Amino acid sequence: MVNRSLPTDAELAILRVLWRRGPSTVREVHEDLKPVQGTGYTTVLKLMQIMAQKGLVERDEAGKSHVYRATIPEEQAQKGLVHDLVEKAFGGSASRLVMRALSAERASREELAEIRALLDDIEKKRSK
Amino acid sequence: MVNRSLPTDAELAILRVLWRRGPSTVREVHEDLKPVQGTGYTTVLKLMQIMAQKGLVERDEAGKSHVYRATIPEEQAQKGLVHDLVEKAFGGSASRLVMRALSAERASREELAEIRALLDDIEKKRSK
DNA sequence: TGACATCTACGAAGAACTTCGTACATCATC
DNA sequence: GATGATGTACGAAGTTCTTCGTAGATGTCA
Repeated sequence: MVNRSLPTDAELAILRVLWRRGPSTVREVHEDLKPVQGTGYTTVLKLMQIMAQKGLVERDEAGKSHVYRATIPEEQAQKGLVHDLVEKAFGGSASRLVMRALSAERASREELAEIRALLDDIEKKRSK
Repeated sequence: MVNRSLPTDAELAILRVLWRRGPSTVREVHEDLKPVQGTGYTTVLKLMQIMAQKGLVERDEAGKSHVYRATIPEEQAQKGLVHDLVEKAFGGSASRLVMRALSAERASREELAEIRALLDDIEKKRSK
């Protein structure tokens, strides 16, 4: 069964650190987040404990400092968040979200080319 | 100044009704939402009152039943929501969101063609 | 060993969101 | 003008999310 519940904002910020750094201690996550979030150490600790309960992260309790790792890959979480937004704000149409994103946010020439390549890929697969 | 605060989920559901129907009474919105949301009449009323306070909707109090209309266009709200998600989950890269959406959600051949046309458009404007 | 640093556990508070019950106003109509 | 239908106003409760303070365990090292 797929994890249906989406991470909250604060949880997502922590997950992003874990995805980038790999398995990390609370201190490491806090050090990473502090400059931007300005949030306290025990706040991060508490959040990560809750995330462990929810199954968003797993922890290794071997050492003195527990080491946490994300249980879902970044890709899967992004998929869930995108799907949620598509349903809530775009009436289920992913293409409308894509068009809104493309016309509202800046993308470099290289990124546009990458998107084109992906479109090619999708259509090629579909025509097989 | 742009309205920086994003609508909540319940607010967004109401806004979607107003965008689709145009200016509407609480009863009309409730009738529209009831089959799906199953929420009570006074709940919708309260939400719409709060939304009026926040400036998400405006109301005409002329008749017995007040008539509400969305103050921001659908496009602008979608833009804000997409931007928010891009920042929170895609490190600010809209193209990554686009690619994730394209590879995770189904799009018809026509939709893909539409997206291609939009890409053409963007690149044409940029090369001018 | 004692003092200090570092860590986890946990309760609790505050904010935002959602929900609904109740009270009261207004209007039609019999 | 009494009654029932329909409306708004508003307080309050339940939930979730976020935050932090405090307590207590454990490790370090002079």
